[in-house]
Amino acid sequence: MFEKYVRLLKESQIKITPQRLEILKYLDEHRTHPTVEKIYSELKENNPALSKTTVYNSVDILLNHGLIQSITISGSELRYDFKRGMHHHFLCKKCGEIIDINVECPKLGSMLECGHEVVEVHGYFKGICKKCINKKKEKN
Amino acid sequence: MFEKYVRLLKESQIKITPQRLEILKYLDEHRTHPTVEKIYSELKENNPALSKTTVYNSVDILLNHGLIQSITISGSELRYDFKRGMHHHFLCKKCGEIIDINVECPKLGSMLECGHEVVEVHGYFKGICKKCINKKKEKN
DNA sequence: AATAATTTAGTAATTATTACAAATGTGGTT
DNA sequence: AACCACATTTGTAATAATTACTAAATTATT
Repeated sequence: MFEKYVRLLKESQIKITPQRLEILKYLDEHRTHPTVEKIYSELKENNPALSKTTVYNSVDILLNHGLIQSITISGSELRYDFKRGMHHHFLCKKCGEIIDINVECPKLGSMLECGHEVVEVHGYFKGICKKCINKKKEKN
Repeated sequence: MFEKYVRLLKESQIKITPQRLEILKYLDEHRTHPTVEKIYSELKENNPALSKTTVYNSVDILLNHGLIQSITISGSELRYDFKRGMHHHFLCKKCGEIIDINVECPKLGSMLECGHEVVEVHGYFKGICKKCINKKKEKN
């Protein structure tokens, strides 16, 4: 059930707690780029004692050890995403959904040679998503 | 002095007010990606009556008309940037500075053909900037 | 099982942003 | 130039997201 996450935490030398396991598992199984609020309210259902502070603390430590990444696309709040291969994000301004975009930029290498030490790369696109475009068409 | 900004506001059919002119001018002349707080405290020096709400309102309307863009790279607060050719941003995790990165991704066109209607494109890089790397070297 | 250090929960404090209403300023008209 | 309808500015209050802090509980180790 949790072996995968126990292993990930051990590899990163992070102390194992049920809360961290649940949060990491939640992010792995829900690639919806949730906010702290969302993670908190979802996990609180099975663990009513859960504290929001714990969610903040946990995502912080998972983030610092590179097990998850933070997404700043929406401006008003941070969102989190289980770390896997590089991908970008599209924010629909109509429905608010954040959709994964899988592309690789061939120029990326040269971008990285700017003299700065680049650790993170984020591509954010914004506009109207496919679904919302189709909804609009149906109405007409 | 303000002709350029008067023209820009007129073209966008935004009502001209001294506050909007000052804010637009400030963003044009200070490409430092300032926060609302920064814009407010800087402009308050010459206009003590300035209200922070006005800065929020003004950047909102300038944003909605495409005269400026918002940057969500730092997560905790929105930053603003006078609109010009496309460029990306690098956030130094040490000194917090946000540096412009001028690159064009040749794959961008194909990225845009994902079925979604793409309106905005943002590239965010994070790491340690040139200056901070050199500072570290000097210490050793 | 005992221990030392870390983490959790819960509340309070802080920061960024939005909501609101009265006072003022804008652009167009006479 | 004065008038007017409407939009904007101020200033304060409210909300939302995050951080600070401390006692109680839990973790990994002895």
